[in-house]
Amino acid sequence: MSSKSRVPTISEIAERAGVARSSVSRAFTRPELLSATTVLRIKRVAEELGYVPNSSARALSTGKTGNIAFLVPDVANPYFPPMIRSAQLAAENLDYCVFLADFEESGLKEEKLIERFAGKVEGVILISSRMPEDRLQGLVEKIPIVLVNRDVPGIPRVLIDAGSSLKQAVRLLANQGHQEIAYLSGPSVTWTNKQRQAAISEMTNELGLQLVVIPTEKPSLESGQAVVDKIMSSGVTGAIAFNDLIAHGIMTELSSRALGVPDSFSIVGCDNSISPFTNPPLTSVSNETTEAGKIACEMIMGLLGETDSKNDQITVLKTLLIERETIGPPRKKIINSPDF
Amino acid sequence: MSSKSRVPTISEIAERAGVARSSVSRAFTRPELLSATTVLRIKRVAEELGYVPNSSARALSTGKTGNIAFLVPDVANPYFPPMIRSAQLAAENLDYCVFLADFEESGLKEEKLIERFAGKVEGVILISSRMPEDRLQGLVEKIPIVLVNRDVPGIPRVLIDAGSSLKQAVRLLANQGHQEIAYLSGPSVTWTNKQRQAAISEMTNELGLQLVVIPTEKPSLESGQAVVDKIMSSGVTGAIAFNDLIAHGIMTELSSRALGVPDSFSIVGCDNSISPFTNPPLTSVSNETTEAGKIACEMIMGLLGETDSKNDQITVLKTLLIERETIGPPRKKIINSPDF
DNA sequence: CCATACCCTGCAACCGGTTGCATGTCAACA
DNA sequence: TGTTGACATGCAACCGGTTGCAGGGTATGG
Repeated sequence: MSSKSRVPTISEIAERAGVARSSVSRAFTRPELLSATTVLRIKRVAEELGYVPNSSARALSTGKTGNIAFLVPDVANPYFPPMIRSAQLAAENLDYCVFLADFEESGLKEEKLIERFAGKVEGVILISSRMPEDRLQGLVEKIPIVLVNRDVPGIPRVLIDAGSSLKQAVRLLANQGHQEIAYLSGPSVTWTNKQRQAAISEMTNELGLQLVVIPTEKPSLESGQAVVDKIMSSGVTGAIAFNDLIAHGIMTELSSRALGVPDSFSIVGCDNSISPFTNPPLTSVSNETTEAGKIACEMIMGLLGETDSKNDQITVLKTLLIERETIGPPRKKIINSPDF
Repeated sequence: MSSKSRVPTISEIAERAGVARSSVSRAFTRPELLSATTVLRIKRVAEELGYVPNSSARALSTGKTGNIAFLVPDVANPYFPPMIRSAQLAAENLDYCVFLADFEESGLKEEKLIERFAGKVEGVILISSRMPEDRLQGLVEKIPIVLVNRDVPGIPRVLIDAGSSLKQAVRLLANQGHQEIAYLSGPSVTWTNKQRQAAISEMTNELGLQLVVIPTEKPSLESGQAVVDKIMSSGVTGAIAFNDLIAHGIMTELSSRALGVPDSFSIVGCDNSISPFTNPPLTSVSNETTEAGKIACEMIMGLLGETDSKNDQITVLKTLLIERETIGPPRKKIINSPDF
């Protein structure tokens, strides 16, 4: 004896209302085809019996599931939740439901997930995709796709361009007198990292600063703490980190070595995820992830209306450098760099 | 001309392989019913044609969608993402897909969302549900439900019990000499808040401390900043906040008034969400949200196997007080309280 | 008063799988 | 050699909607 009360089907509604099944269907999907009184009668009966259309059946005959999928590299990374939230809200307003999946920074897993979702969704939003470009190109033939923070020609995408803000950060450091700075890089395969590094590099060149690129294991707090030794031995007096997590890891480690920020070292984060919480508050790049999620969702919805998703829409979102309290003038070098 | 290549159906596979449609179906769902060679032949053809079973059709005839829904009050609240992540991973291992939705702290919206998901999922996990108890009781008749941080008899649930850790925090404050402390309460309707407040209240009574309960607007940074005046005028020398966000808001505001923590004021957070990032590091209560998500997911899966979901499973997760650097001895009162 | 058109509704096929039952084949056993 | 049963496969109904087409009814115009 199942405790789940069975839901009625159109057949039962039809019988009770004395109409054909098709009329019941139309009462819900195309009421303008029926007389007002019939619609009313059907709806009343449906209400009475607690009718809810079966979405699998509807999906089967129409081919529309009313779902989309949202794939992120790491749900727990504070960069993503606001984006997830806004996309989900936007989808919901259009009566779409959204699947969420975490591909754990792995392109392979990402691909597997897409496959699994294939029949269940009408479109997929990929955040910071790790998949090789050719696979993406192949995929887009099969299902509508929108990319966020990944730049593949021919696939609609929204990019958050932290470049100008990071250049501004470099300038700020230069103005304070820094001559040698470091970039703590993020996941090397990502568009985001490449783009950030390129912008910083361009500006240090322009201003004649020395740039040291120091890779990190992961864009996490721990990885930030782990690279402090390398930073110190590199002789730089300031650094820009791929994200806030790394930046804060560095601050923490520095602090445990009795080195204050910005007195002993200047540091800039990115993403403005935890920077409002740190002490001192971290200078960081604020990006409109919320907006990005919303736009990505709107893009995919646009795609669903068209017959051909292969278009080349591209939206670039600007960022803002939020100056807080982690930039100051350079301290004399903390240890002697080899060449002095 | 749609660019989406049509996927083949069992009929096409059947024809190409020279078997009946049912055999194709069985080759994928119950291969032990067919001869090994037939299975092989069918699978080969399927592979060749790029066959993928249509999940709507399958769901329609079996009644199983292979989906569950995960509803949270606020995706962007750092408390939830780890839980979302672990639940999603657990579901995925069992070949389930998970819908995520944000009910924006509203019981009404929560109910609407459940309705929308009704036909699309086999079960629902509700985090910190705001729905009235009787509605939940009604709902559980229709669809398997698991609650997290909500205690409704008859509905399977996992509870994170911060009580003992908070009591320990009160004791710590008492040991340091605090006589009057505040509790900055969270959303009043939630089980979590009631439970936390009750535990603190019990312990202050036991130790003979004075407890002032100060409500906050929302469990956010801003709300924490906003209540500092009230805290100061209440005359307490320390406080426990509903969550880390509130606690950190207070620290920030205190800091902007040149009042240091813990020198001028002692404070304890809860949830261990951003407490590792703050400076000084916030003493907080760590709870196994990751574990909770996983368990909730396992519970719902258990339910799906049974005919009757109305059982009374309950899992209580312990917490841990993480002592960091925001508790110290009381300072003499910062302003005179009225009764001195 | 008849022809035409429009509006409303029903019929039946279809979407793509799943599954109970029937049938056919072949080997084992008496 | 006839009987029995296990095994492999096919047939056809079914899941619950959607939709093209046809037909009946009524209003409109000539």
